[in-house]
Amino acid sequence: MHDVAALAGVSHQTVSRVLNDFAGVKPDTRERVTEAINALGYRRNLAARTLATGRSQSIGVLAPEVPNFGPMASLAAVERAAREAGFYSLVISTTPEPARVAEALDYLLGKSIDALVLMAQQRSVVDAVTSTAVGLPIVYLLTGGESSDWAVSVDQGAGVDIAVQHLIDLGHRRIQHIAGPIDFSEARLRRLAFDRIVAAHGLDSLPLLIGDWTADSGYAAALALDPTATAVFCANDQMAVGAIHALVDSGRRVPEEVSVVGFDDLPEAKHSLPPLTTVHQDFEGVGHRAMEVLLARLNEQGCPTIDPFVPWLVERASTAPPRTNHPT
Amino acid sequence: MHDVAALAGVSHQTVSRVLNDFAGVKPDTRERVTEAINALGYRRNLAARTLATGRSQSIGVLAPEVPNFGPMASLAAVERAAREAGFYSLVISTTPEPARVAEALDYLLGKSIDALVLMAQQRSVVDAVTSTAVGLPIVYLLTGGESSDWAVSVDQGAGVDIAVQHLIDLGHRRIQHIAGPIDFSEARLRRLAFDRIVAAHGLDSLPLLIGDWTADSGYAAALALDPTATAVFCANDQMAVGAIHALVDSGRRVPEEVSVVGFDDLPEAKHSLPPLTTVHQDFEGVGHRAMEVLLARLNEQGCPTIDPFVPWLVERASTAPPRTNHPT
DNA sequence: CCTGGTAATGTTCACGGTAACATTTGATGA
DNA sequence: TCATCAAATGTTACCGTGAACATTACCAGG
Repeated sequence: MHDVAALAGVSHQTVSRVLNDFAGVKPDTRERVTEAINALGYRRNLAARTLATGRSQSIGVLAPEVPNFGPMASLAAVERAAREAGFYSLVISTTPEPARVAEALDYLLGKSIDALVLMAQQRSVVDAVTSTAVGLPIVYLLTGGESSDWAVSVDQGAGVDIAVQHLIDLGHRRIQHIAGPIDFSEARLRRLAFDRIVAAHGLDSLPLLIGDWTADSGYAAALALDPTATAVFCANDQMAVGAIHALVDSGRRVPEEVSVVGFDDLPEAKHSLPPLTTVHQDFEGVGHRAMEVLLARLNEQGCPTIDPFVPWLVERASTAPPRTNHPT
Repeated sequence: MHDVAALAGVSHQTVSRVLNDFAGVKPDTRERVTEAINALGYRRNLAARTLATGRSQSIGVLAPEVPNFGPMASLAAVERAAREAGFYSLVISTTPEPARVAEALDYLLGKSIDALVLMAQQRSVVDAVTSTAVGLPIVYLLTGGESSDWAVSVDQGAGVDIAVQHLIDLGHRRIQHIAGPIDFSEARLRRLAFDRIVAAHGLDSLPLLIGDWTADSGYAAALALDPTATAVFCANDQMAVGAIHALVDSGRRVPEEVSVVGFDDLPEAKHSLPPLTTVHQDFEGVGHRAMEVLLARLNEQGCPTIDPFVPWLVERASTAPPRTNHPT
C-alpha cells in the first residue's frame, strides 16, 4: 500500500480512503491512486485489514461433511446471499464428533468471523457449538426446528402429514416407513410425525426400517419390507429410489402393488421410473432466509418470528390406490 | 495473548512458543501457560498470525457454483486431504464469468492463501486465472486434461471409448450422443471422443443433441432422438436418467428398443430403472491426488508425471443388443 | 488582508501475533 | 569459585491496514 501511495504521491491513508470508498477524496487524487493500484497490481491484505478492524466481513458456515443435495442447495443459497450482502462465507465442513466440531469452530472463531451459520443435522453438533460459541450472532439451519431461537427450518411434521395423508386418501392402511439415521434431527422428526399420523388414523403399526439416506440402504431396507404393506413412506428420495428398485427386483410392481413416497423432491425424482411422488422442500429458500435473518440480526434489527417453511406434496406416478383394498 | 502471558507469569513470546509447539520450553512452564490458556478461553487470532508470517496455512479452492455430484465429491476429497495435511481450505465458488472469477481470485489472494486448487470445468475460468495468478502453486482439476502442467484429470477419451465400444460390441451401429454444454471442457472432450470413435468404426453420424447436464434437459433431448437410433450415449448420468424417462414416455422400451449409457456412475445410477450402464469416474481419487500433487509442489519435490485417471465401464441393464440387428 | 471554517490530506498509533536477537538462568568442569 | 555454554525466557521490531487525530490548503466573508 505504501508503494501505491508513493507512486501516486499521496499518503497510505489516502490510498486506504480510496479503497474504502470514503467521501472527501478529490476526484483527480482518486484517479491517480486508482491508476497506481492498477499499475502495481496491488491487492490489499485482508489479514491486516481484519486485524486492524477486528472484523473480517465474512460469515462462518459450519456444514455437514456428507454432500447431500439438500444441504448443498441450502449452502449454495447461503453463500450467494452472503456475497450479495457484501460478505464472504467461510465454509468448513465437519463430521459430527464433538472434537471435530470444536476444532472447526476454533478455526472459524480464530478467523474473526462476524457471524455463524450452523448447518447441523445432528443434535450433538448443536450442543457442541452452543457450549462454546460466544458473542456471535448465530443462525441455525437444518435442525428440523428443534432449537427455537434464530432457527430457520422446514416444517417436517407438515411434510410427513401431507405425504402420509395422501397415501391414506388413496386407501392405504398398511403403510411402512423407511427412516433415516436416527441421530439426524430430520430423520427423527419425520419418524415421529409418521408414528403420530399412523396412530391418529388408527392404522396398523408396521416395523420400522432404517436406512442411511443412500439409495443402497433404501434398497436393502425395502427387501425387508412387510409383505402385507401396500405403501412405503421413505424419509428421502434416494432411499425411495433404492426401495423402488428393490421392490421391482423382488417382483412387486410400483405403484400397482406397492406405492412409494419420497421426501425432498430432488431434480431427478420426476424422472425416476415411475416418477416419484414426494414432498418438495425449498432448500434454497431456507438458505436464503437464513442469511436474511442473520443480516437483520447483524444490523440489530429484531427479527421476531421466523415461520418455518411449509413443504408441499408433488404427486407423481409412484403412488396409486392399493389393489387389495380397491380391486378394480 | 498478553493476558495469558500475564496470568502465567511469562512473556507473550513464551506463550507463542507453547502454541507453536516449540522445543525448549520447560514442562512446568508449558503447563502453566496451557492452564492460563484454558482458564481464559484464549484463542489465537489467525489474522494476526497470517499477517506476521505471511502465510495462512490454508489453500484456496476455486470451485464451480453449480453443485453437481462429481465436483462436490472431488471437493470433499480435496478438503479432507488438505485438513489431514494440516491445511485449511478456503473454498469459494463462482460462476464462470471472468469478472466473477477475478473477484473470487482477488479475495483468495487477499487472504494470503499458500496455494490454489482450481476446479475449472470451463476453459474461460482457467484463462481468467492464469492471466492473473502469480507466484502461487496451482493445481488444476476437472479441466479434462486440457492444461497439461499440474493438472489432475480423468481420461475422458478412454471413458468414452469403453462406453461406445460396449455399444458397438453389442451390435449397435446407430448411436446418438447427448452432449453437455459445449463450453464445458468435459462435455467437449466427450463429444470429440464420441465423434472420433464413431468415425473410426465407420458408423453413421447422427445429429448431435445437447443438454445442460440436468435430467430435465436429458428428457427434452431424448424426445428429439433420431427414430432410427438404437442406442444413446449421454454425457452424464442425470441426462441419461432423463433420457430413459423420455424414451419410456414416448413408448420406446429401454433397453429392448433403445440402449442408454451414462457417464459418472452416480450412487443412484445402479438403482435407476433399468439400472444404468455407465462409466465410473473416481471423483474422490482425483480430489485426493490433487492435494498430493499440491503438497509435493509446496515441499519443492518435483512431481514429474501425473497420470490421468482411467475410468471404467459399469455394465448394467440399460444396454442390450439392438433388436433390429439381431432379431431373436 | 486577515479570520474562520471546511475540505483534503498527512501522521501516529494500535491491532495480535512471530522472528530475530538479547538476556537471564542453571548446570558443568577446571 | 568462577568461566563457559546451552537452555530457557524476555525484548524489540515489524507484518499491512484502519481509526483517531493533526495538519495543510483553500475559499468565503468581514
